[in-house]
Amino acid sequence: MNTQTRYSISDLAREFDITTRSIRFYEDQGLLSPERRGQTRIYSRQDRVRLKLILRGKRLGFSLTECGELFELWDHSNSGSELQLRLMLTRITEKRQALEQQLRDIAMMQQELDGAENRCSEALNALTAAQNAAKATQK
Amino acid sequence: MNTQTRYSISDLAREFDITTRSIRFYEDQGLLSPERRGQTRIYSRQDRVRLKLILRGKRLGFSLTECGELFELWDHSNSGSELQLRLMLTRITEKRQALEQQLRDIAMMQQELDGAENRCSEALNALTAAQNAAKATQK
DNA sequence: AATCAAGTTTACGTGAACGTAAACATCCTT
DNA sequence: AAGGATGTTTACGTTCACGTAAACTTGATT
Repeated sequence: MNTQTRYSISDLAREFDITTRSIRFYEDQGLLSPERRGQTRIYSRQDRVRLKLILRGKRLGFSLTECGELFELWDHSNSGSELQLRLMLTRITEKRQALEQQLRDIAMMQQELDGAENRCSEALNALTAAQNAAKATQK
Repeated sequence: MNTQTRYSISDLAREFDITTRSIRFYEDQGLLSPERRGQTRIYSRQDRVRLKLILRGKRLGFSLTECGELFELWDHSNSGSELQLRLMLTRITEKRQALEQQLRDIAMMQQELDGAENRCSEALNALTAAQNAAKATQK
């Protein structure tokens, strides 16, 4: 079971296949704030989730700053003044629209890949057909 | 109708809301190769499509080098040796898997946004409810 | 006690993707 | 012909996201 509750920096580095340098850098940027036992950083399950979110954001081409904005949305979404909350809702909508644009982009790129794949395997068929023909004549 | 067949560099810059510097930079990186009339660059419809693909790739977090790889897939997908073609098919598969990962990432992030939005509007409801209660007591 | 792995801070280096500025050529208009 | 819009090359500057190296502390192991 996933009963682990605390992680060292190299635990996380290993699990997500990144360097400890990166993890400390994310902390520098204010995206993580693990506990300290003396000098040593100790990461909670929440920290681990944050890290996972950071990496997911990066895979989607978001900058670290944008990831931080998403955390703000997440963290303060049940507090704040009415104006704050309204502002947050519009920002959530913006992010959502960006994601929908990405979905469209992915769909189109998948079509391009389909096209390339088809032409590719057709060319391959043509080649092997030619080879078979050559073999047949050789006999 | 979209009958235009040639574009200046600033035509494209305006249309896609990027600088001419970027367009020339993409050319430096081998992603574009427009005709020349003397010194001046003239972009065809194909060039325009390429540019559109570059920007789409960028929105998906691909580097310019990766965009270039995708163009290779597209351009040479109907020529080359058998080995070349097989290699290309595996690379197409790789790209497709990357896109599928992105789809999963987007789905999860949309869920997070849903959660944030819900908590956000609940907090907002609580606030306005409190305000109404205050008004009522004031009467 | 010694050493060794794992962690730390500090600081400079790096590649990608442009921005910005200078100095110049071309063409069109007035 | 003088100016302005649009284009060009060349080259140095900048931001982001780390990499790399040095010099140090701390805790566990032999």
